[in-house]
Amino acid sequence: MSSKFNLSQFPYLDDEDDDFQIPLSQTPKQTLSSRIKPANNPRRPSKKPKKHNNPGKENIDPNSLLAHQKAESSADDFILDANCSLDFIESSIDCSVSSKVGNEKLDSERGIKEKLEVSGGYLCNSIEARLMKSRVDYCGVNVGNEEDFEENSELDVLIKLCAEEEESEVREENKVNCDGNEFRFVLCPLCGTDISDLSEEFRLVHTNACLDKEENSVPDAVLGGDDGRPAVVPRGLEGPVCSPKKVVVSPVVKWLRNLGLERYEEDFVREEIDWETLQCLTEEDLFGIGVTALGPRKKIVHALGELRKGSYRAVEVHGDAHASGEVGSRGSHGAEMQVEASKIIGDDTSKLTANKLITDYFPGSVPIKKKTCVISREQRGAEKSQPGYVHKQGVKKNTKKGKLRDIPSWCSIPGTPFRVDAFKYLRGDCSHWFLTHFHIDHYQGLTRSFCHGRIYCSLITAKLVNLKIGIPWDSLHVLPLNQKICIDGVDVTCLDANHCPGSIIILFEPPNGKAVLHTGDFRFSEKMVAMPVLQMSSIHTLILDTTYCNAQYDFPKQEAVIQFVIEAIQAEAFNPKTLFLIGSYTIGKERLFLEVARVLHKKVYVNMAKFRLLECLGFPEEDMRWITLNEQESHIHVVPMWTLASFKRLKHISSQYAGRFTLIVAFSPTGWTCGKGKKKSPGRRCQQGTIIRYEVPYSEHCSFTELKEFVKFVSPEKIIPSVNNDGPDSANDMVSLLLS
DNA sequence: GCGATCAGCT
DNA sequence: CACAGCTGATCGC
Repeated sequence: MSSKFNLSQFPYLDDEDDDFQIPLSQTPKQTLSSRIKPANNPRRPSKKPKKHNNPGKENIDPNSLLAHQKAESSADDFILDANCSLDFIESSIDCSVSSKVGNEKLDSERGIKEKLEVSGGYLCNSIEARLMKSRVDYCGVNVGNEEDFEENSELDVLIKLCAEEEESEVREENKVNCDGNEFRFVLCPLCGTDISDLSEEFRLVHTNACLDKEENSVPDAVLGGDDGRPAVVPRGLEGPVCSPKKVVVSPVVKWLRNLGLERYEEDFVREEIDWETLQCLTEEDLFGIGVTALGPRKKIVHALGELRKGSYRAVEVHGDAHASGEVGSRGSHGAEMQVEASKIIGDDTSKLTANKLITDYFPGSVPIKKKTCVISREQRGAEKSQPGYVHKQGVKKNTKKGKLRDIPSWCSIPGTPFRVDAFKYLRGDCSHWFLTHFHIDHYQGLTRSFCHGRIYCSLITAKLVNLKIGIPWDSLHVLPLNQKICIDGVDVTCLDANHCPGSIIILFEPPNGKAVLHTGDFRFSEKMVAMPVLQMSSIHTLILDTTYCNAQYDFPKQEAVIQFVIEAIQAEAFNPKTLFLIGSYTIGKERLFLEVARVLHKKVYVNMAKFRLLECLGFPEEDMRWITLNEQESHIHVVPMWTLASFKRLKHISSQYAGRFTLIVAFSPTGWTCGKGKKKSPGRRCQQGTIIRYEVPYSEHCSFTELKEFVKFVSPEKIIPSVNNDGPDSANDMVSLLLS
């Protein structure tokens, strides 16, 4: 009997009628780049057909791209798919041109170009980038297309400036080659090479390679540079007479042909495998590229082994020549990369390290880029405050090769080698990983196979990490509360974050004297005001949970909401056959149902999984006695939040309990209840037949008012928002709002 | 078969 | 809007 009514066995899922949908792309802590560019991991080629047209290159029909480039109406279609990123383009352009006062640098042509590069950095691998670039290009080439742009608009001015340099040359070529037909010249916006004869896809390949070249000084192997070296053009795509420039077979393609594997040429070109990358490919990479047949794959692996031995020797031999500037057309950076890459692989040529990623072999991908990056961490933080900011460095490489994502500034603690809630961005250059609390969006990426050093967290979080993920205790370092400890030369103090059980805010005091307070997710409480650490310390940087950083989110205190729920239960309980459901996360919202139980002297039912979790949370016995595993014993049940999201599911639950209960009253506790147009109230009642749902603004994040109070209390020199909404709620606006 | 990861969805 | 997270598909081992 009891098992029949076990809530955990309910078929809650019923997907036929979706009440509402939230695209994953809107989750707050994702970077803009990940929103518009689905990860394209060459090791795991996506086989599943996509429902929506993501604006990533793999989902764009190359045949439709030309239409996009030519017709404004098509561009509108595109905007529907990626309006947020286009917003950013527009806004960044606006910024660059309109902020003339007090910003001479941006006034200069160089300044504008730099600004374009910012959007180029963010957009360099996106369809938008190419469209924008192409639009710039067309503007220079086809006068008739200028009507697409508002005369004398800032955008227009910008585009003209950028196109000016190449314009005369372009016009000349255009005249020669356009013989009255509708033939339209397409030049690479970066190198100016005629790419009219390439398919759309290969135009993208070419332009991308140029972008790579600009960003990373990638060797010319795939570009066809001014030195006359070959461009990568697959067989059969060599241009006709009218494009005499640099159309030769690339070394990679030649090499494939020598192996008798020309059928994979296109795959290699599509994946932009240049000579350097080729030598770093693992068998997995090859599979991802499209060499799925075992025979050819082994053949390539073997040939690569030989190639590496040869190139390592060659590089060593060339070492001196390099120093004297005789490395040939490859360029010094390319040679360095080859040395490094070869050394890495040369250490163990026989073993193709299966777990290594292509990017791991590029020394430039992480440490070198850090060195060469002119933007300091602080500047990056400031830039991040710009709407739609995405790291300029390495965006393309990282996403293209599929693995290493840029670390958002809210994950790194300035002045320390520490990362916070950054398990999505695991890499070998860090061995101190802090976890503020056990919610999926903070520990995402943390798995049993974690091997990047030590995880620092509260005792409760450590228990959960051990229980739910299986991380051994050896890797876990429990941080005491309210007690300063020293980790790797940095003083670290943890305080209760008042978010969910085990959640902490962390104060880092590095040797440079610039204290950083990372709030994780938190809700400001009066107790924090009394904490000596916060009173004494002067905080330089505040990394702030800005989930509800908008004046519309001004919900009541938790106590008021709890009181509301208690009264609502009392009011609805006139019917003895009423089942009360209270939504809860894996951890979180415990205070609500425990307080309800305590005040009403009613036990609340949780399933076994939830009970095991509660046992980890360290609640006192007097609280735990209100919990029961026997659902017959209780008419107040704790259920996952998502089961309360739709009335359809609630109806399903209702039908399961048809004999025992005639009325369902559900409480959905979330701060989003206090959204637009909804007045500050402790709850909202919705009813459909015998199902009532209360949406109550019980939040475990700060309200807007509390955020402002907290910022005033801490009065930091700098704020880095950890939740970065786009558009009008940009990080920049957030900070302004908070300081106003 | 299991763990990891991702897209899609609520 | 999107808290936090469930489900199913896919892939590697």
